[in-house]
Amino acid sequence: MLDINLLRNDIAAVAAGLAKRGVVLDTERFDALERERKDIQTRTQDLQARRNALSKEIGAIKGKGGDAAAQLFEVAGFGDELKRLETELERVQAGVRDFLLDLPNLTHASTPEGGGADDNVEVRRWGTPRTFDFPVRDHTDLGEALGLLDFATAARLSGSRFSFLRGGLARLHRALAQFMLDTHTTEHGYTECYTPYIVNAETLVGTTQLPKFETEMFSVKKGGVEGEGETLYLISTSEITLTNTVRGEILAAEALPIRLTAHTPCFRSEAGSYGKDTRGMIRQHQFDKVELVQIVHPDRSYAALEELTGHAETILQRLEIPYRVMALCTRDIGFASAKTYDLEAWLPAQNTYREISSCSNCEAFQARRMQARFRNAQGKPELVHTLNGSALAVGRTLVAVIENYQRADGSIEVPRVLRPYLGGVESIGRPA
RNA sequence: GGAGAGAUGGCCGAGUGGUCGAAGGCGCUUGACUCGAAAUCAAGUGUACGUUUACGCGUACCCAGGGUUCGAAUCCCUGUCUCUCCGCCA
Repeated sequence: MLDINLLRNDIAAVAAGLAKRGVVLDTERFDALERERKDIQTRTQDLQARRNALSKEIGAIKGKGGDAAAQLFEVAGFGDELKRLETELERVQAGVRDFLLDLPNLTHASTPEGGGADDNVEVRRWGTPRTFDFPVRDHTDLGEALGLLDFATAARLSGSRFSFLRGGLARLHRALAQFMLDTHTTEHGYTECYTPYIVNAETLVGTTQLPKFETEMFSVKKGGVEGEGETLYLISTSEITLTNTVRGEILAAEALPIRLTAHTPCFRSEAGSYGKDTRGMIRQHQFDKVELVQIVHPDRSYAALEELTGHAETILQRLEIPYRVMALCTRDIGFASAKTYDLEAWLPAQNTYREISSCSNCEAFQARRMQARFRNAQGKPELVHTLNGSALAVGRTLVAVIENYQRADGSIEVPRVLRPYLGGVESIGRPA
């Protein structure tokens, strides 16, 4: 959520900032909402003040055994009007809030301007794609030939966009997640967390999945509950649960930075993406991800973004998978983010780099929705900055490993850093 | 799933219809005392919003949401969470 004072004081600047995203700010509507809010709020508060004063008088008079008929008469005179105004005020304040909840974050000055994914800027590249002396196969071919990746079974169980892993690939998948977690906790200073996978609506408002992106979410209801129970949602990323740990908190300055990581499944309905990446494990309704979240002092958030991105890069480097770092442009960047780096891993079968991680600085955008603050040097509550990044998406990392480490015979070499997690196994072939 | 007890400021805890944003204590901040520290004494110490050049003033908030009332931390209803006992369960 943007700072409402920014819109009040310099709405032209906000409009210009949002225009870089291709978002048109309805300044007239905002002004109208604010005028109405201000008018109703002052009138309501004046009447409340009068009522409170009269009630105090009534109390004092009755305490002495006097007659407060005059005061009671005056209160009765505007009681209905006050009730009406209070209801109106609630409505118009909700209107202002809804308006704000609908606006994306302003992008940082260093975020490149652009009209779409083609305008994302490559920041750096690591590694050299391997050359193959045999025809390259994609992970679907390789995995199904090994009998370890089974989309048919997944479809029977659940439908399209799910996968079923067996044997060596299931184990490799687990090894990847563990390797990532171990690296972040022992080398990068993150605290490992185990979090709920099902959350309430308020939590999703904090990290901006609601109200605007409900169609991306899977929702559930408790069984055995008569009538309409509260709707709960499956997390689409553990950014949700990790970041919301500080919702409503006023943290001590010394508590910052907070660095959290978790390995969780993520559930996305991906509405609107029909037809994209229908083959393979790239785009699934359910996938695992190791997430990094940092809650930091506002002065430190851009330094933290570089560090966090580096933490994600470390994983790809240790796995020896070539990748590039992209600075997302203003039209491609996420709703809550001011600046985002995507990590794209090399996929030989697609002969291109594909997104495997997204690292964002949301500045105070999520913190304002969550009312997550710390005590600054003046002792006053101030909004924290929040960052998050995948490090990495486990399913896509598995895809990258399968494709980059494939051999002519269809077996998969196990990356060196993962071998300890697989009991020293050096390759995954067709089970005997 | 059954029975009961709770939820008040950073923490403990008082408050069952009126001058209560909330006693008292602890903690914290500042000042006094001291060479310094401790102890002691004094003052201060929530958040959001509105309004104001400013000092300030006003409104809301005592788990959440409704209700009763001129007036609710206090009474009523619903929900959430916590604790105790029983049952069930991975």
